[in-house]
Amino acid sequence: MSGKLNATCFGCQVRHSTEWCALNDEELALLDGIKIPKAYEAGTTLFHQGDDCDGIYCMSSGLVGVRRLDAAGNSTLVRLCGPGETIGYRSFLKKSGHRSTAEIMMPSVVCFIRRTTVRTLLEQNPNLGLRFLDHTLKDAEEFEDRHFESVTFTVRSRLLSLLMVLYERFGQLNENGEPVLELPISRQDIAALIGASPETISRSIGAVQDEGLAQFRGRKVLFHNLDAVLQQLPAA
Amino acid sequence: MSGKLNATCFGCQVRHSTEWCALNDEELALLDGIKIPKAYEAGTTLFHQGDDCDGIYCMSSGLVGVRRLDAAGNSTLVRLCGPGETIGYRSFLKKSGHRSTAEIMMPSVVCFIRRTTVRTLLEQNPNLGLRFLDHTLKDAEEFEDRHFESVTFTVRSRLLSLLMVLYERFGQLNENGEPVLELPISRQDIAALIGASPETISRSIGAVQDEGLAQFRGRKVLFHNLDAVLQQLPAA
DNA sequence: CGTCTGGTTGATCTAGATCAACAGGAGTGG
DNA sequence: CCACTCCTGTTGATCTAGATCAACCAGACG
Repeated sequence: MSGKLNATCFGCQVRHSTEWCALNDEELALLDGIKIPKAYEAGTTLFHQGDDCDGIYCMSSGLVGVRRLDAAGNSTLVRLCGPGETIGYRSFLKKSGHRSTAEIMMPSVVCFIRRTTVRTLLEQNPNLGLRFLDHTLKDAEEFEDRHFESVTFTVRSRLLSLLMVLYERFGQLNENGEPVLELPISRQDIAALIGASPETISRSIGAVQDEGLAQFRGRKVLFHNLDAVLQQLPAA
Repeated sequence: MSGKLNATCFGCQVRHSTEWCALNDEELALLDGIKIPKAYEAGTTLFHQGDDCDGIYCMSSGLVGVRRLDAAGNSTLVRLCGPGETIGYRSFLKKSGHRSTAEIMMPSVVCFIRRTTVRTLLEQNPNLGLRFLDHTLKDAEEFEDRHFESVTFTVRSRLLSLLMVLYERFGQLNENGEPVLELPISRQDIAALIGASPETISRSIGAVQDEGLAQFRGRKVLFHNLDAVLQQLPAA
């Protein structure tokens, strides 16, 4: 229930990184009047795998995790979405049900935009469609790359790579000017995201720590040598 | 240099499964006059990874393999494209260079459509854009699924799965009415496609054979029990 | 207090990679 | 015709990353 809830799209900090930057003022006003912003607590969900897609979600702040159920029924985290990202747009475009579950990972403000609204905007402004196309292309590439990586790279590499991605989004400098990262997700989720067992992640973290690259205490990570980590990353 | 080379888009057998089915007769006539059909020998390439994207390719017949170079410089087969499939459209849409190399795997007839032509058609007919969007969405999903599979499934499962995909496209019934498949690619390529070493593939094939599911002689595969194979496939 | 959940650690197991030798064509050249 | 190399595939022996199983620990929470 933060003040952000009352903010308009015009004032939205993250708008310029979203699809909606294709809209003109008039269209933005329409969107602004009709969008449904809402604050969510951690642990709640936006939608479930299999649900009909009634519209799309646009993240203003916070973090949501996208999970998918495998055949055996265990859900695994497949991706994270932060501020400025649009969620559920592929199901919307495909006019199909959601292929995954979107779960709030930390307190978040998310705007919901009804299916009909999006459709209207799409008809009015072809540029918006192009933005969505761009986004889809990026997604396809990302999955293509990740597929490639998961066969080629070792767990350790993927772990370091994930840490860097998270650092970009959540990293800070502490009072001593050292780079620190407060992990937003559990080790189990890290394991799922990387495609490894929790035990292996635990050991892998231990190894990274032993090498002096970083220090892990609970969910706090202190990097002793960020450059060294970056150098160890595969070309990608 | 088959007769197909002179055929028009109107007579194209595979048109209905391509993006171009969105075109009306007038647009199709334009495309027909300006497209550049060509017959390729096996071993030649349509374009190389890193090349600028001058247009897109539409397969009329044959088979092309899409290969990608990893950091170490070895190229691995990442997908196969058959009749009716459009190649290189994502690089075109992204206005970026090609991310992979397209190599002719068997004698093929492929039509080339210049960038400018596609752009003109896209401007004339928004439905065409939607088709491309659809295709991209499908691609994204496919990669998403494959990523999922490659972590979850065993090499054997993936091999059987690939065999079934190939059977759908190249399978036939022999004189005894038994299902047979002439493999269009080498074992090494099978290995790359599945993400395993050639040796493992060889052994895996041996195992499948020992179980009596199929018989391999060179590139010929004789299925003794197609249903049994299908039953062993993971849910996907 | 007990109970639960998330995490760590140790012991063991296994799918698959890697290394190495070898066998069957398919040319190619004498 | 044989000898040579080159290429693809098979097979065997060995190695290893990571999974699995199991015990255990530390907070959180009733």
